[in-house]
Amino acid sequence: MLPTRKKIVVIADQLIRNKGYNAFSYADIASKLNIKNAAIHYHFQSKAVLGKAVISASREKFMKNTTLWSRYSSYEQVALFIDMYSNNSKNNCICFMGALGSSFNTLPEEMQQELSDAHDEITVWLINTLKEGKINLEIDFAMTAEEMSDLITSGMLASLILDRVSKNAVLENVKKTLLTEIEKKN
Amino acid sequence: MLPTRKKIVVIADQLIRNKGYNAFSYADIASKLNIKNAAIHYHFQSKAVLGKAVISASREKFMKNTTLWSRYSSYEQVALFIDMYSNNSKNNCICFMGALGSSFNTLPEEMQQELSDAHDEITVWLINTLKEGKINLEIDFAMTAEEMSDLITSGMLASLILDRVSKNAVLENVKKTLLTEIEKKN
DNA sequence: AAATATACTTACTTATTAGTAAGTAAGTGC
DNA sequence: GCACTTACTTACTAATAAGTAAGTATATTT
Repeated sequence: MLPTRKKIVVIADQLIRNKGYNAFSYADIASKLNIKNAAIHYHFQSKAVLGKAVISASREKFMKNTTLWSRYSSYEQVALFIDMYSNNSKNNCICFMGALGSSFNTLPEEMQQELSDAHDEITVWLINTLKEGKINLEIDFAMTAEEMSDLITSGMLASLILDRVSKNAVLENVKKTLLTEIEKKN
Repeated sequence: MLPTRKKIVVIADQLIRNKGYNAFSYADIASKLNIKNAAIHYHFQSKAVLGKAVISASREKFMKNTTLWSRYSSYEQVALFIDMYSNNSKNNCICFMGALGSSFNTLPEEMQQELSDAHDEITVWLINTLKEGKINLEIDFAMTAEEMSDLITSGMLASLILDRVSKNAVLENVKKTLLTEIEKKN
């Protein structure tokens, strides 16, 4: 049983990734938790503060994950990273970067900054993991690690979106392709 | 000088791709055109009808483009397709598929259908162009045409989004990588 | 037992939203 | 010159948004 404050963040996160930041309201959260609108304002002064907390929670979860993954091979770490995206689609959600990034221009400044920081964090980790994998001969790819990182994050972000639009298995196709791209070819 | 009806579609299109469907209002359009709110309702019964018209206009533009491109080589056609995405970033816009797909669950049903149809249209064209290119030996890639198509559309959709979030040149990286992926290797 | 903090509810405000009904002014057809 | 259409405006409604001020019940501290 989570404290209300954390429950609010969890539900806001699901709403953002399901409907988008500009399509959910305090009323959506309140009704799901059987509390009143104003109770959310007790925990979060404004929607911007709540939005920032949602991004922060995602960052913390990502950092915990990467720590847990560190005992695996570089290839497996990247595969787990890709699986993290796939898991979103089970809850009919896209990733927070796609949900918030697509509305970037409408976000309050504090959320924009937190989102950019989150992107940096993810990118730094992925580039380092790819570089390490290449050095350890666990991974191979025919481009720079920066380019491979952008290809992976872009591919996964968008295929979650397109999987809702299309009847085709875009997510599966992209996932398979990206894993093949980093596989060792002998 | 466009008729008002077309001006409304053009401005709605820019607003959708800049702010998202749920973040723009009739007031935004009205103020830019120096007309009243209700004048938009004269041309479009509802926001859903306007939204659908915006997608239809994009579909028509795409079909016109592909017709114009047909005299070029397959490789050049795909390169022009990729450039079409890049051009969006000049107006601080993302592509309509990214802007609307990320809010897919909140869209009225008629818009969802039109968006899915648009995705089919784009995908069919791109798969065929890739297949033709492979047969004509103008293009080469190490996966199925369906997979390459999904990789290209996903990569371009997301890198437009991430270019706003990140200080890195995600769009340039992905664009370069994708073009390299379809280049003939000898 | 009194004071204080925590976690809310009740009741409200102000702003904005899509949408509508009725009216108008300028043209077009006959 | 009269009917009708086109392209609006004026003035409005009902719903929903985020946010606030004041009050309340329960637990904790002193």
